[in-house]
Amino acid sequence: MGLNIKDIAKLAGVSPATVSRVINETGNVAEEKKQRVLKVLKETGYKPNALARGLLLNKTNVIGVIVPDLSNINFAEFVKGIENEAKLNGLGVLLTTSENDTDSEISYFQLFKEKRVDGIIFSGTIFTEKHREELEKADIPFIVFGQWFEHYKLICVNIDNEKAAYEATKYLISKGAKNLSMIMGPLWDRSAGYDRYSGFLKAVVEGGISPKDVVLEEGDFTIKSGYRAMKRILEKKNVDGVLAANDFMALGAIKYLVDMGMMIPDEVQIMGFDDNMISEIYNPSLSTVKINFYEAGRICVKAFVDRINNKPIENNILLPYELVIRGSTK
Amino acid sequence: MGLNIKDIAKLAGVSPATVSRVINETGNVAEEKKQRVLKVLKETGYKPNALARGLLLNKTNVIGVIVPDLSNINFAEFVKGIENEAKLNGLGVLLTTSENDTDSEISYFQLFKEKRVDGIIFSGTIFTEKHREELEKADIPFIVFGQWFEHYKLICVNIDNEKAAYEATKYLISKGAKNLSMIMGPLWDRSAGYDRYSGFLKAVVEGGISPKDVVLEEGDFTIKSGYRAMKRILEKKNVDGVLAANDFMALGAIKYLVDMGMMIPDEVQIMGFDDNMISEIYNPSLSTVKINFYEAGRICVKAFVDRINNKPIENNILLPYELVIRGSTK
DNA sequence: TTGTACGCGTTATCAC
DNA sequence: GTGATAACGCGTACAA
Repeated sequence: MGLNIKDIAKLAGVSPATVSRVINETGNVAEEKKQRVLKVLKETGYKPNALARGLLLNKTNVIGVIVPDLSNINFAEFVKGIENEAKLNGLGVLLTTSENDTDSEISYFQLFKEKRVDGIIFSGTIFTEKHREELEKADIPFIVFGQWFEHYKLICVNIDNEKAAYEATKYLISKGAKNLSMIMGPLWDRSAGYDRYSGFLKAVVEGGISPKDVVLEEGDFTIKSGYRAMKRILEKKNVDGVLAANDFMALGAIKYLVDMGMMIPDEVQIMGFDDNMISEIYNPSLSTVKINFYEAGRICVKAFVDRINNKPIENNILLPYELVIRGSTK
Repeated sequence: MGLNIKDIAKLAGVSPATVSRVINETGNVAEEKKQRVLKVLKETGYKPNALARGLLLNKTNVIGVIVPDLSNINFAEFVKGIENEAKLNGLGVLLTTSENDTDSEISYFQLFKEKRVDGIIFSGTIFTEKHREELEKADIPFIVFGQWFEHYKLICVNIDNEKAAYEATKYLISKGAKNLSMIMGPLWDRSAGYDRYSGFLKAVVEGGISPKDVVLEEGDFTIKSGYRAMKRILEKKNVDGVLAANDFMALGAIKYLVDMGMMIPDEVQIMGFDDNMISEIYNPSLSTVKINFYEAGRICVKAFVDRINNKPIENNILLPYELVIRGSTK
């Protein structure tokens, strides 16, 4: 094992340079020699050493990816989108998962730097000053998914969360919901926390409802926290419309409502965010704001490819979304 | 940007060799010089170029992973397990998805060879002669998950599918099921197809039931195919016990039974394979054979690590499983 | 059109 | 304990 370009050259009776030219289709090579080389290439199954090539060209054709957790189907879809688009562009994917732990994320930046990846796609709930510093030092094209962050060399890919939450809330109101409540995410999470809350409030005010009359409870994006938040809400007020900052919390809320014997959507309408596989098949099925994570992954890779090809590119890329109406709303 | 070991050496007033010794903690270095180097290392945020290192040492600390599809939560969990265990061992994960397409899989072997990964973890439904050839050529430690394949240099990690199906069927019989049927996978899939079918049949015979009296239908592991298979089964006979070769087909079957107004588990008991997240929360919840995919991923990496450390290691590694009894059986 | 020689950044080896 | 040097495999400038 372990043939190198010199071995191939010897076998084909040419110089290593010629073999290289044949492989990379650069420069002219006499047809006859070319065929000889191609024959040897096929027979030996020779593959150039990407390490040596990367060392020389300062380019690895690999992108580093950081996601919080693959157990979450959304991120799994996201990675799938990245992987498929990467394949189309001849890129490899070096995958890491962070559990949203900042220290892990930073250590992955280091790893990616060592491995000399050509770019990094980052998805996490928070982007700190520490992240920014590392990014500054690393000098690697950097794509952030799911957060907005102002930085001249950062590309952000995200949906307009405020607008989406606004529209979802509007929908609830249009279907007769009068006593509204929201199960929010933590507000330090600007996109899924603050922006969605902000859009909710905007629609509330526009609907002629006083912000004092809405019930707000906070969860941590898990099913359990949604269940408990719904409990706290009902203890305060008999609401008839609930917006949850993600589907898991919405599903937890539904479970509590069902446990309490409430009718959905007749007594309470509920709407989530993201569109999980579970949301579709749950009983009742969940109305939600659908974000296409698969497409998001592809768009991130495309943005990266455009970037390294010096194509003009927006620093903030807006992702499409859509309201999906199912059984949990009228 | 782009400091190299020589730059560090100059800044610290030592030779590159000494810097290398400090970084890798190999050989003795005078304490004073060591501190000087560490200081510069910290200040500059220097990270050694893994390409150069890999080129020299012929070792990349990266494992290549091939899975069919990340949309399937099982494989997402599997990859998560791989990733977490890889992290513990200082390994990177180069991830690819194949959609079970043999040509894709082969092309990933090539990719991994170019990238000089230290090992490959492969999960796919089929392992052909073509795979074997490539494997033979590549000479890279190779772990196969979910299939048995006899080859002296192959490590296989899998559950005993026949035994598991046997036990699941026994359970159905013990709970009073008399008219049994199975929604099988394709039989060319030896593990999830043939072996599970074989275990089912063994339990049937042992239960004193004639194989002629059981109804067999085949699906392709999707929810839809399970739905349709259940329809065909009921058209043939009023069964009261169903084993499906995976959870998705079992869920499809349940959906059909519910649509037909059948009572589960009173009229029909049903059991699946794998244990999806959905199986737990579906209504009724699904009894199933639980395979811990996360743990399976970790075990694959451990097997790889043991292998390259020349520890004695089984070529066939048996994974644990357990019967999880929920609402779809008595 | 083709071949020789150098350099990418690192570590192991060998002198000192 | 330390530094100079060779070598890993490749692409390319330059010479032929």
